[in-house]
Amino acid sequence: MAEYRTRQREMILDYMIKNKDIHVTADMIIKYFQFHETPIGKATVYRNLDKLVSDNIVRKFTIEDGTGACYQYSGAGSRCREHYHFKCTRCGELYHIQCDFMNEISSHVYKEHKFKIDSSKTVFYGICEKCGN
Amino acid sequence: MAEYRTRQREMILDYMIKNKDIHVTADMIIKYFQFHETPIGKATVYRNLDKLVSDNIVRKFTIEDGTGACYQYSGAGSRCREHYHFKCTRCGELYHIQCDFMNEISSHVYKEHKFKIDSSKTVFYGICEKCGN
DNA sequence: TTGCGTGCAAAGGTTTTGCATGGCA
DNA sequence: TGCCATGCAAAACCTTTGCACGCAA
Repeated sequence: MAEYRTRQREMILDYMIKNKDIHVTADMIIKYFQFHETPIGKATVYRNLDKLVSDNIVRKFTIEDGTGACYQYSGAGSRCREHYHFKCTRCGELYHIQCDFMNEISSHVYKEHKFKIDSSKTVFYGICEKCGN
Repeated sequence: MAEYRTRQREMILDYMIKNKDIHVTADMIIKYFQFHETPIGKATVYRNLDKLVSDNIVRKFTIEDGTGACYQYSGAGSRCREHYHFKCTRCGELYHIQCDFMNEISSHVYKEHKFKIDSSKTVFYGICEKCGN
């Protein structure tokens, strides 16, 4: 099954790359193109996101308050493969944290607990500094 | 606003305690009582779960594949307050892991990154030993 | 008796699916 | 031309809400 290169697919991927630092919802994509460029059908957005997720170019989260899924670019050029994400449950801000200690978590858990963490799917929840903790 | 003690509320709490080691969905509760005891209305299940969550007796997760929310008892008698949860994205099994190293994560992140992790809301995703990693 | 809780059905929101049409190769 | 991709609308989910009735205190 060959794969076609369509305008819509390019537009969505471009959008994901441009917004690689935030968590994007399907609705944001739909709304964006509705008002800024040529509208893209809802189904098309979902189908392309699914494909990008299967191809490991985008990863999918479901945020704690459950109001739909979030997507984020994680392909070439993104620096989000090795670090962890922290989401403030109060203000919703997403933080990207990378440090040696955090990197040790994966190896510790793998060695001692035989569990291979997929850091790209894991999000820590809590309260950030701004929101007073 | 006084709070009444109803049969349904007790049934749901009992169910949560009995199943404190797994992630339970609203639908599981509805189905269970539909077939095993007196059925409980959908809305009642959701309303009581919400209340239990506000009261910090149950916590709510949204699992990675996005098919609805999961709930888990975390009140007295549960040992899930201080440790982390690991969910295998292949078999769906939920693991409860507690060890000193993991406990250091919270204090490290708090000290160095000014983020106060809520470990009861955080779930690590990855592949477990059984599923070959 | 008071007023919170329940249950049903309807509404709301997100995501998926069916099907005819459009467009890449 | 062949076949995948798109777009629309409808369907399928999960969850919330409105409202009348039931039941705990």
